[in-house]
Amino acid sequence: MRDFMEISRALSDENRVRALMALSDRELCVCQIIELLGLAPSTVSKHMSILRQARLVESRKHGRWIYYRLANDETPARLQEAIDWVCHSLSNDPRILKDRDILKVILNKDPEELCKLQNKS
Amino acid sequence: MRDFMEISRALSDENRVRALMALSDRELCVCQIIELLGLAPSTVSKHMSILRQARLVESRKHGRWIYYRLANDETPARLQEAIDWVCHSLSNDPRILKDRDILKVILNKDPEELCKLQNKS
DNA sequence: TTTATATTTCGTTATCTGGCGAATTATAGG
DNA sequence: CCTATAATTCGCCAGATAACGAAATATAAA
Repeated sequence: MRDFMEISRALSDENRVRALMALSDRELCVCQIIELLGLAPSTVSKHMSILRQARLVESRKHGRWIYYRLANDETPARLQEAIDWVCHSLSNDPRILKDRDILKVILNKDPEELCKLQNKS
Repeated sequence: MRDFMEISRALSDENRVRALMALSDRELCVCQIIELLGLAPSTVSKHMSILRQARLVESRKHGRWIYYRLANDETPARLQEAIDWVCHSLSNDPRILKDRDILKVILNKDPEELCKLQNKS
């Protein structure tokens, strides 16, 4: 029950769901997720840690950057079922489609420049 | 997105999930759900209205009693997928199994007696 | 070693949520 | 009608949560 509630609570926030959907195609650096959601770095960090705690996403460190990706195929069936439900429900959602467009722009930018701008403000 | 968030928020509370799972085999009167969860009638009523708003459950009125049941088979595929995820994840959960036992006892009681007791306290 | 910087952790604040009891609504039965 | 009662709605309070900025951490580069 605890595991289940951790997942459902993680999915009960729109910004976390948007972050999760953004990861469905590729891994993303934290600064790219920050840019997408338009939230403070500390806020996004908290959101990602909640998603990681629920095991919906995994992270890897590369230098100063941390990349997040969807939980891989070795995850329990229940978890995969949850991820599938989210993806099936929202793959054609207007907000998610818009996020995809925004992501295209973000992915064309230099990650280092993104981070610097975020640090300033 | 709004529909999805309504569902995921509805599933983010343990008592609502327990109520939902209790309905997986049969419809239940509100007073029986109150008895199972051990919460105030007003609290349970609110929980059930949140589940109904998310279309996870439906209700029918019979005299003074209101019966809740799981959303039927005509529901959208996404909704059914959510319900399946919940059921698959929790069908063997200790808390849910215990609820099943408690339900057996509750179902043997006279619903009218249940309600009267709940009104007194 | 010192500085720059990407991310997280911490502390605070405003808002949301779950809980209850009281009041309200709607129906059954006298 | 009038009363009893099953359920909901309302108003309130305590605790949870999401947001931020500042401080801390960790790594790269100078």
